[in-house]
Amino acid sequence: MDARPVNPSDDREAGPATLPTSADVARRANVSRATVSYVLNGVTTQKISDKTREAVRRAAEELGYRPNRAAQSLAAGASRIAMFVVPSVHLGELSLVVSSQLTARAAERGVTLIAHFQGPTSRPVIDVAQDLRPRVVFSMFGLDADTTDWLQEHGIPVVSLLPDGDQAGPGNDRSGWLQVEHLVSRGHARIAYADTTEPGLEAVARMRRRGVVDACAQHGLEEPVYERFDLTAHGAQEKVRSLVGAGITAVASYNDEVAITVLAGIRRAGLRCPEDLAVIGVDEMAINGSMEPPLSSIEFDVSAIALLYADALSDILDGDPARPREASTTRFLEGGDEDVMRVVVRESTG
Amino acid sequence: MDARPVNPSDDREAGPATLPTSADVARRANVSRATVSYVLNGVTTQKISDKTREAVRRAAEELGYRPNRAAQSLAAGASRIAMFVVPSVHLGELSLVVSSQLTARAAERGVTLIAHFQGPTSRPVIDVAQDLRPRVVFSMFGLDADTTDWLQEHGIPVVSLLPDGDQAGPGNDRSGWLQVEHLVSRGHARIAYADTTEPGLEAVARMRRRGVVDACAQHGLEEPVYERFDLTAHGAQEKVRSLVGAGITAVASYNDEVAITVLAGIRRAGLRCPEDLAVIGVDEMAINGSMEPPLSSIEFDVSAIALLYADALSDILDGDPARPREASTTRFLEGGDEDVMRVVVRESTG
DNA sequence: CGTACCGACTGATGCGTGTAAGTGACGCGC
DNA sequence: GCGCGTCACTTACACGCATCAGTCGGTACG
Repeated sequence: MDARPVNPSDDREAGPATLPTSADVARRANVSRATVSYVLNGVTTQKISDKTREAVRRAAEELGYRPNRAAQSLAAGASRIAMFVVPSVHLGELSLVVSSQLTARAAERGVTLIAHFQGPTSRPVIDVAQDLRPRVVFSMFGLDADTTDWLQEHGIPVVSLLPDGDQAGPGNDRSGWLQVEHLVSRGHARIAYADTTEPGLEAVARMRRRGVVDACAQHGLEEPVYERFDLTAHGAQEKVRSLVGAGITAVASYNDEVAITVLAGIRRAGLRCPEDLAVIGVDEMAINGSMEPPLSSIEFDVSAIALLYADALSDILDGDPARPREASTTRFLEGGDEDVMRVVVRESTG
Repeated sequence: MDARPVNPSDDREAGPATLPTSADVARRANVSRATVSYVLNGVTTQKISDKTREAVRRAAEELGYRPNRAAQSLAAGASRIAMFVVPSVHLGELSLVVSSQLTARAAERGVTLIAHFQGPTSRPVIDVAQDLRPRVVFSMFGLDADTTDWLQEHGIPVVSLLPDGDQAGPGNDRSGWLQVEHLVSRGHARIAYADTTEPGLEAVARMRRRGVVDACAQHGLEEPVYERFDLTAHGAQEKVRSLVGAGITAVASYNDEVAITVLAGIRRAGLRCPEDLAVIGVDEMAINGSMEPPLSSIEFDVSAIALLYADALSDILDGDPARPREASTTRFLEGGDEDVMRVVVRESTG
């Protein structure tokens, strides 16, 4: 019996339960600790008889053994933690569902996914990464350059759904494209882009706007008029009036919140939607159907997006550890762009 | 020089940077590793001269040394991780801001706060806790009984903002009380409660409803009529008509989303708000001012709530480690109930 | 002058795990 | 009968840190 310090208090008032270690499992199965480790990690370079294998598994099961991740990390020189950086943005349930599903998928691979909220009052990602030494960092949009550089230097791969607004490429947010395509299909030719005024969203906003601008160019329309709406609806009706006065017939909005603000502006200006001005948002909030008029939007297929992340995780875990350089570049999730988001049509776009 | 395996590739293509250890710091400062540890952890039981102290700090600084948390956890027998369980609920920015601020505050105390999203597709809290062995678990609402028990058994304290709906007590969500008090002050006497149909919110919903029911009883009103609205607004106008037909003059809603659905029902029933039916929500979403009519709500003071959590964290970290039993009970954050939320009055309640 | 004490450190050990290297038993060919 | 190769394990070490138990030089005390 080893001399682990034991709570001297009597049994009725048992202290915090001491968790079993692999040594406990080994004792119970009458094997060495190494054997336990080999069996439980499914090491193939080591022959273990089926009896022993079974005995170890049973002992572990009976004891409710869970490896101490800290010790594993220390021994392996790499943690089994993945980090999901959640933007300080209202993204509907997107972050939540993606994170939940990815957490489950990661757990199957023995990786614990933890979420970290980004925001002005929060902790820098680098700081957290230095503590946790995650195996991989997931983000929705690109991380800033300093963070990316640091992670790359330390061989930590980054997986982003989308690059930030400054980077071109096929991975760009297609929401703007879909908005414009839908509006064009409804006969609109003079389109405005309604941006948010909220700080911290610059990268996303730039990217979505870019999609709208590019799509307009593609369809031979003139560059969309740019306007910003703050969510208090302050001045919204004047802005709407001036857009309509300028001949604009449809507005593509940064997101549903902005679109709702535009709707309020239209009503208060005494105008009609969609007759005088059509509006479409992004995010497909649950309440869109309750708007006046009901709001068209772009919906994300959150499960599909979660799967993209999960596949990237598998790639990285299975990846050749001998080429960490290659793996440590940011990778963006493309593939099936069309499938990842779709237009939800309601009265606000006729 | 020790024989740590070194990347044999040449310098131009440096592999992942090897992070400095306390041994590196010790060498650089010409002291032992023990001294480094004492200095950097501010151990008071050990006398260290100011010169040495300074030398160690400088060496650590110059090397950019960060302790390996895994090793720390292993050696200390306790992790420096705290876990924040985020409900799978739209809570506005509440979770986000609280988590961000608490993360920062925890970091000051050397604790890394990680967020974990709860949800049907997610990983059980117990599972994650077994991996991370957090020092403390924060949640918004009470965790389920199994989880609470497991955490308690393992000496992990739980801090909740609010107990779940089944528990009475002063910590209960005051949002319902504030809604009713406001409606009563506007002359309403026949009140209905509009609940959500979304699964997973039962505990919160029960609690908020309870507040409304209790407040009505307190004010001598009859028990509020109970109705559920799903966010598709399906059947909302019929439900609204029947409420008005039954003499109801005001609706307290589970949250703003439900309230917005009720507003849509009122408009589509050809009725007026607030003349025929007043409505108030909870959460104070940014777009409330853009509703038709603008929606009254209950606003949370997120910073104040974040502070409550932070204080609880300090208590626990400073707490007497000799009485872990005591600390491992769930604690609820009360205190300054009035300050934590307030009514935002708009046209929907006159 | 012996020893008790104190300041300022250092050495050694253990935390729980992964894994390279070693060990004994057994079978096989010659 | 002996070397040799498997098989099925076990032993031993390393990971980076905290921390207890020394160590050593200097001073105070009797």
